[in-house]
Amino acid sequence: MSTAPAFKRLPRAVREQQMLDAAVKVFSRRGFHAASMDEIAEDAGISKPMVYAYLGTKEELFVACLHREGTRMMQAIAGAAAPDLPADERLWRGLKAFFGFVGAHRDGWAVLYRQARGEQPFAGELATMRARLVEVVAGMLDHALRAEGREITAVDLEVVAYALVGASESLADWLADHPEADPEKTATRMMNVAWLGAGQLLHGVTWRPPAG
Amino acid sequence: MSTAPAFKRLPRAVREQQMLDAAVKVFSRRGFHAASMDEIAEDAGISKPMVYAYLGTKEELFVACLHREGTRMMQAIAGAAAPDLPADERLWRGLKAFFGFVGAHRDGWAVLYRQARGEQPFAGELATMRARLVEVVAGMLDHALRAEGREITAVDLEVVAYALVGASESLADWLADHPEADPEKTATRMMNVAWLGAGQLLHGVTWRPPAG
DNA sequence: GCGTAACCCTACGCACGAGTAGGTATGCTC
DNA sequence: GAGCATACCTACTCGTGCGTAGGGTTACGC
Repeated sequence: MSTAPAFKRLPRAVREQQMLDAAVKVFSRRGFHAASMDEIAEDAGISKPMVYAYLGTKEELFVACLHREGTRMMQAIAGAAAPDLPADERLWRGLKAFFGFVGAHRDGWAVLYRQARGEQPFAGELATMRARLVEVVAGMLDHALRAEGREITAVDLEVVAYALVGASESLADWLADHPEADPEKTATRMMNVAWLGAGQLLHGVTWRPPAG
Repeated sequence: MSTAPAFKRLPRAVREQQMLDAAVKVFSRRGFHAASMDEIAEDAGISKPMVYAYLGTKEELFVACLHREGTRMMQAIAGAAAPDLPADERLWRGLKAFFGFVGAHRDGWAVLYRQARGEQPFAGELATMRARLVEVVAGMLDHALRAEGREITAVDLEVVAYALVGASESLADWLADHPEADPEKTATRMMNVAWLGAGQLLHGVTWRPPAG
């Protein structure tokens, strides 16, 4: 007869999720480097070696966080923007889903994301995700273009898509820093800038630099 | 007669610039945390205590880098976008100056900038700079609006400005990662998205979410 | 009921890098 | 050429936090 342990033995899958929850929380609050594995372990209600046993080193743990949250976000967007809708409708729904997700995870995703931009080890992971987003947006624009019998070079298409994704990311940052702001209203504003701009381009209106 | 020292005695102002040059280089390559003061000192051709004596702690050094580079950038933009020009001309010149600057400092500014977004201690410094930019852009749009006898809420104005600045920042990131890309061409593309979009808004065209 | 695998812990080693103590050489002023 | 400020160095201290060694306990199959 030993004293009843204060902790519960839980299956691996459950603990892993708890650890990831804790890691997202701590990484967000402190930043990648200032976060300590001890704090993450404590927050998860577990001891440090368990974290190493299940999720590996600190870097691997961070990538795991990024991956889980990123996948969730992509699913939220993909689920909202059905591919058979017209382009503007898809863009609108995608934006709404995106800002809705960020709004619901202000302290989680957005901050994790900011971290990842800086540290080289994670830039790749992030670039992959962004590339997927850009591809989706570019595909959307291209589809709308072809429907009008128009063409545009692949690079131009990519850059426009990149600008739109970038603008959205920045507004997401802004949203994360403004707890009082409404995600849907932010999405509307983004749609205004993005669609009216992209819409003009789609109709063949282009801006040209003044001569000289 | 002592052996001639390998180093030269230089006035403080000169050494400080050398140190900042080295710091920008090392911070960019390694990231804030992975960069060591030893490496920065070595790269500057000086010993560590000199860095501490002149520029202070690691954080202070980083802020000094950010400040110098940021000031240079703001000057480049301000010098290009004279306030008496029409709004579209100002925006175009500002964008050209901005992307020109980033293109000329690909490894310096852009990476430094990315670092600062993540680490809390520097977020403030960065936010200040961004706020100045947003203010300038918002003022530009507001001016153009009033010239047409139109009005818009301050928040909407700020968010649109924020989106434009954000999109530009993202394209700057893209530019930094694509050594072959042409800064002016990138500025043109940004102008297309920004101005056609903003231009529509300025003419009273707005996008509204579908009902339901 | 008994072996074995899965969970889980306490306690440490150890490297790394920020920041400092204390001292030396050089040039400038009068 | 004595005095003084400035430029500069070598060689440490010391905290912090990643990652691990080694061992205990509970559940589950058979």
